Amino acid sequence: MRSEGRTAPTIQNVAAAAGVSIASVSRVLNGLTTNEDTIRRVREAVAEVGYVTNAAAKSLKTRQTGQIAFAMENIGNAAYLAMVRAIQPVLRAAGYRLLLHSTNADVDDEIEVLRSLGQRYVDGLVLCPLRVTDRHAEELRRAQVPVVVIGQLPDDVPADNVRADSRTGAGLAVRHLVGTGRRRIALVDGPLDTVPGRARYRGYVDGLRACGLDLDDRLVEFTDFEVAGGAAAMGRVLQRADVDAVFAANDLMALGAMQAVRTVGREIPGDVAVVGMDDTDLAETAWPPLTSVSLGSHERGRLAADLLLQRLADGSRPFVRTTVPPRLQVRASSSEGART
Amino acid sequence: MRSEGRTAPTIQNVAAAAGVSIASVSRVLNGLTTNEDTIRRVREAVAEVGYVTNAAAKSLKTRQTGQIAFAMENIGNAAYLAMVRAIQPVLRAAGYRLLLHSTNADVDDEIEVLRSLGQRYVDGLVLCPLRVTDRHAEELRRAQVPVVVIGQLPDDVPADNVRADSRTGAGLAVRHLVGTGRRRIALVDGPLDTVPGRARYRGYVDGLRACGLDLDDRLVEFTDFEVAGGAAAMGRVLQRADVDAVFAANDLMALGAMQAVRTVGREIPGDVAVVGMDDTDLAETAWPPLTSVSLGSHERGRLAADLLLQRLADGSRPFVRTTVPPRLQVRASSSEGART
DNA sequence: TTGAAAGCGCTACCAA
DNA sequence: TTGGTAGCGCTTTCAA
Repeated sequence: MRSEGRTAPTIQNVAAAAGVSIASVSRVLNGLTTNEDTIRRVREAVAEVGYVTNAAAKSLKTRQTGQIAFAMENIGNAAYLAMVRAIQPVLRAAGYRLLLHSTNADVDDEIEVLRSLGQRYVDGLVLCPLRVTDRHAEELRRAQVPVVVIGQLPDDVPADNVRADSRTGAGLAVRHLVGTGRRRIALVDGPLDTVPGRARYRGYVDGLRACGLDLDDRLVEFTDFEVAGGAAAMGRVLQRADVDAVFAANDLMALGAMQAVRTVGREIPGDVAVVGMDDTDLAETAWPPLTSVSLGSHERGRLAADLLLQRLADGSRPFVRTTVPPRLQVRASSSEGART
Repeated sequence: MRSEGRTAPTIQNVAAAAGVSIASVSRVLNGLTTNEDTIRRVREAVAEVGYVTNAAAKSLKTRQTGQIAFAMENIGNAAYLAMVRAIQPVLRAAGYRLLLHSTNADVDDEIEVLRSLGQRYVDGLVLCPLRVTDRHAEELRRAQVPVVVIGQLPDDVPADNVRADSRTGAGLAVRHLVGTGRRRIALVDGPLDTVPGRARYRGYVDGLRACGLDLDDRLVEFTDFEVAGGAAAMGRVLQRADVDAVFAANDLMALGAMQAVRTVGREIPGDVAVVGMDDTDLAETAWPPLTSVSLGSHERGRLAADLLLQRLADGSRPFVRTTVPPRLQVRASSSEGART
């Protein structure tokens, strides 16, 4: 803006107004030892000309931006929201500003972010990829700032890594449902070619097997991790099979599944029990409140932020891999007597 | 990262590897007319040394970043999510990357963002302030990049402005409730010292008056625009007064209010009708689906993005102010016969 | 304590 | 078409 004319005041203008050198202005601005009088004059000059530091120039020199980015695939997924809530205060306390970027599950965009955002717009990056391609690995290797990946990462990629164990988590869900008397348990999963989609499918199969149940393909649907997709997928399952429970691979799809169950006039949890995953805010506010497998989103976010700060402080520390265990949060959507 | 040693390759390294001048490298990188052979050699050299542009240096020169920021008060509010979904594709099509920042309703942080983020980290800013203080106005005046404000803005502030009309919207909610037979309508509002909080309170009063109803202070509670706050506030109202409906000033608080209603064993909408505001995804997935006043979040986001792009193209265009009208979206939470 | 000046990596002007 | 080079605004030596 500032249509034509009126260019931004620089440190030169401040120096001129204060009658000191630009070096002195810089020192005052950065809180280095200076004469009281100089400090006062510089401060006045800053206010007078309306000076504000040029971030590009500063970071070109200092190689720091004071910013960290968190890139996720879909900002509408409350699981990421929990991470943001955990990451932000940690980074903020350390003096960093958190910038968010939603890639809309676009791999190219994710790579773009790795390349260019990690290229001096920010001091570090927390990345939540849905799948890790060779290009991800390549960019990760040549990234110029520390990157912490929340998700599965190949062993040879030089980055700190925080993992969930959604396979075990999916197993927990199935066992819980079987344990409360359900036998025909549907699965509404995300795409099989994403890391979480695949892991949850496996966990579902593990769970059935552990309970002595057979896998029935007609009870399984893959869709896109969204509410509408979950509703459509569950609708298809209900049309072709008799079910008494559904495990949805995230809370969004679980909400969709609940809609689908109601659409065919069946009750939750009386006729069909529903279990989601991620244990987001949505689970608590759903009606009936949704049983959900917590994958420790908040905890993973906090860990990621801690790891990033540590690496920012010491770039030579060995790379860390941590896994946060899942935990089942039982609510009314899966307990027989819970209807009010 | 890149622990010790190994500094980022620069344009110099590429030039050396390609056996050309840095000027030629720059030209190839920016797609300016160049010899075929030079182009090839530079491309190879880029790949060889693993070069990636230093964004700080580039934008120091060009005064452009290719980035735009959207700053909101709470990323957990789905109303902002709708805006993001509208803004992102517009900016993306124009070649900009969208960066999000959640200020957590912290005025200082908001000012900080205006000052420094708008100070060469991004080419433009879309800001959603909960309240506009003198400091906001001051920073807006001296901002070095175009800012579009979604929300109420004083007339003398030089920025494009997209507004909702939540006062009228709140009135719509009240009329709808009265029109469907409700008479003791509670209000669960946000803080009275925020622009939306105040506007919605006024609209509520307008609505009651227009329907010939008296304002009863015992039916009104102010809280924080969050689910838990909404639940607590509604709990207080239910304890001291008899109500047959509640208008909550956003969907989050409406969800909380629904919880509170159920906690005291009353039914929705049979005993108590509930109307929210913002018409977010939550309204649709709630049970029963939540009647909500749409404030045109998506539309406002799209308009803001358009205005920003226009100003980026022509800084001298006069400042624009647009208002998006509210619209009532009726769902089961407020219609008598809707229980399934 | 202060000022002069080098230089971060890049673009764009000018001359060849 | 190409290379040399000034300079974007800042920080940080080095001398004074």
